[in-house]
Amino acid sequence: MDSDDDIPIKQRNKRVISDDEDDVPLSQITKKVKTEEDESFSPQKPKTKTKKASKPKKEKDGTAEKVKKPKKAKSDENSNKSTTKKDKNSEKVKKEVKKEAKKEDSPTPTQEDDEGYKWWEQQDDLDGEIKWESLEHNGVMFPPEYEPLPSHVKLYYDGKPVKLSKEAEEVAGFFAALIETDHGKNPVFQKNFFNDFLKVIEETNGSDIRIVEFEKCDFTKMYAYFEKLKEEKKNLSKDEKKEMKLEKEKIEEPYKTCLLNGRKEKIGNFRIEPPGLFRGRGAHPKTGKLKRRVYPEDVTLNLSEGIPVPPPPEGHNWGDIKHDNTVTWLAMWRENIADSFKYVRFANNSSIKGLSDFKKFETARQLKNHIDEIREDYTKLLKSDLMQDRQMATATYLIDVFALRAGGEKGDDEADTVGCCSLRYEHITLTPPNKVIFDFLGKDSIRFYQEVEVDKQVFKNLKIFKKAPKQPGDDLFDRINPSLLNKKFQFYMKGLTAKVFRTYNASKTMQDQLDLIKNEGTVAEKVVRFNAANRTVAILCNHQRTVSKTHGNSIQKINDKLKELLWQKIRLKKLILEMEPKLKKIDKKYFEEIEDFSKEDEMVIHEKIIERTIDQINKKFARDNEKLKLEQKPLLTNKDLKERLEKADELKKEFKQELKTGKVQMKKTATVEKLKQQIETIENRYLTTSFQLKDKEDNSEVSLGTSKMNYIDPRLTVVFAKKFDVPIEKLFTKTLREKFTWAIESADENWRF
DNA sequence: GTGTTTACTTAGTATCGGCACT
DNA sequence: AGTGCCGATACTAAGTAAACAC
Repeated sequence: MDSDDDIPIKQRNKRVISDDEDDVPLSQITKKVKTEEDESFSPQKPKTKTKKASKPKKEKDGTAEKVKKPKKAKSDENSNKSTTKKDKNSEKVKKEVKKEAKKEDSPTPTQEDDEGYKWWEQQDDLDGEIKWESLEHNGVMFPPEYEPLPSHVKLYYDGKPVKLSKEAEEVAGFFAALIETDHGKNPVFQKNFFNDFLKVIEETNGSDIRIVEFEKCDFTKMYAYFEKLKEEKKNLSKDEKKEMKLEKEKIEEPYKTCLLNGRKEKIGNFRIEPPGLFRGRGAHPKTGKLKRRVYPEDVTLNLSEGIPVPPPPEGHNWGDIKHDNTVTWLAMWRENIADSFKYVRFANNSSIKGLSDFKKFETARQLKNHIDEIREDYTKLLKSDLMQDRQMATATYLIDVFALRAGGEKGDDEADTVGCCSLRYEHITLTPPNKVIFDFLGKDSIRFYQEVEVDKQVFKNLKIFKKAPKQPGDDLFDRINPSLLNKKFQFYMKGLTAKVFRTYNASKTMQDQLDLIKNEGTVAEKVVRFNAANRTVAILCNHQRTVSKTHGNSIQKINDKLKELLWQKIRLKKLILEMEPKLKKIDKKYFEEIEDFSKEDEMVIHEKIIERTIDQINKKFARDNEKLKLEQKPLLTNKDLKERLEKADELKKEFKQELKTGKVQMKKTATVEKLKQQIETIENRYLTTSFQLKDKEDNSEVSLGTSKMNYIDPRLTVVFAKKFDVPIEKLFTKTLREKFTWAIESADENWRF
């Protein structure tokens, strides 16, 4: 009960005192734990280390699986490619088989079919250190130089126009463009901007008036000018826009691709980030600071040795040239806000990114072979009498069960956000017997709020981690950090880190959800169900989005539409009763709902319809006149308009009558049969619409994209598409299809995560 | 261990562009 | 043909994690 060799921490709460009883066999555990000492948290058999560099494809679900022969590419994407491509496909299949036995050197890729290169069919795993054999590119694209504003557009200070140096003017412009946004209105943003603005003024001797107070700065003229520019741009003719686009493409062309191992591959962010004001997320202390312009001198290029270095922009030099083939970036520079690095990298559909993505999912997939043991272990260790082990076990539980991120430490100059290891006292609320409320800001300052029930022992532990003298501001997990956690994880499985749990649990959840879906209904219905499964995962990972400004509106609109459908239906039913009053008795139920619709509601709808009708007539009138004018024919007169509007008046009368009598005017051609038919159509539309509504509301603050892109093994989606006959285009956008081509072409419908 | 440096993934949002509506 | 909306894409911030320095 006293091994004080345990890490000392400021307080003496290191020993876990079971705050209460039933906790029993601490002593017992103690013994066990003792024997294993520091291995206490690792599996008995360190199976890991063994498998390693041994090249032979031993891991069956890894390499072996991925080589699965290419399915005859189904997506239209591929089908519209020339036949030559197909031939190559089948060729590759053959090659494959041979290779399976033992790799044979790949005959250097035939150039022009770069696009068709299928790394996932190759054996020569670019495993490990070396990321490329050869790398050629044309450098990076810089943002255009700053163009001073026309002389009549100025910043005003204390009511007077200010003459600014072009550097200072640029910075003022950055802010001016944002004055109507949340950033522009954020005091921290304003303050940081203003400080940097003053600095630039000082450095460039940039103002003819002494600028002291932010409040006296008037950016509205600049803002208005930018708005005007936007407007003008929008109003350009189609051809002009096209022209500009073409021009832009031409300039970008050389920077969009590179040669990787002799094959053409796309580059992702080939553009150097332009200067601007740093837009930090959440309460970021540095938000609004000036992000300075990057010059070639700041940029390091990375490419093969012995090839020509792309020429730097006129009058400049590259900062440095590297030939490091253990990294995947093509260019790099240092940014001035957090003094961190920025990289130019390959695009998502590149072989390098694809391979790494594939590996990520394979690692996550392997976790299924270890998860039981891991869970057993941490369940036991929740009761360890070593504080550190308890914390390890508890953290692992949270990461596994609630998909928390690792939670590395953060500085004062960053937004105050947390993950598992950095959770603090105030982030959880405990309510016996085992309820926990998590409430904290996670990555991107997205709120994580969950009321959950946890394992009894976890509850106890959290209580202990909060015990006095701990108080708000103190770390819950004061004996551990992500690095420690990850080191432990390595014992179970090579490559296992905290984030792998998120990937694993996300994909596992998706598979389980998909397994529940029955193969029935229309394609649209299946897609909706797929999205529902997707949503489960997104919720697990806490992927949120801010509800769009127009969301409330569009919900309202759909609701109105629903109401109107309902009204139409009831109206038709009334009509039926007009024709066959005795039906009311015979099919009571069918006509019951007629009573449900209140007069008030009816009136509202009547008004809306009339309004809409008038509106339509007016618009049509205007359009017709427009046309006549063009054709130089006599215009329609107000009298014509009045005539047309009579229709609306008639409608008005009709509705009024209806409202009064509760009866609907009969149409001559109607028959009960026809009406019933119409009612059914309306009912169907009602159903679909309300389905859409629900989907929309469910999705309003959940972001499905992030999990689809990063967490759900794409092969699950491919399997679903194949098994359920849903075109993959309905599930993956074009870019996702490109990113996940490896999955689309390698997973057959029996594939399991 | 702790702290720093580097490199890579994950994340929400601003903006673009195409399509369904008038 | 114009417009408004919405999904897709571009952008870059914000994480994780490994390697290295002390």
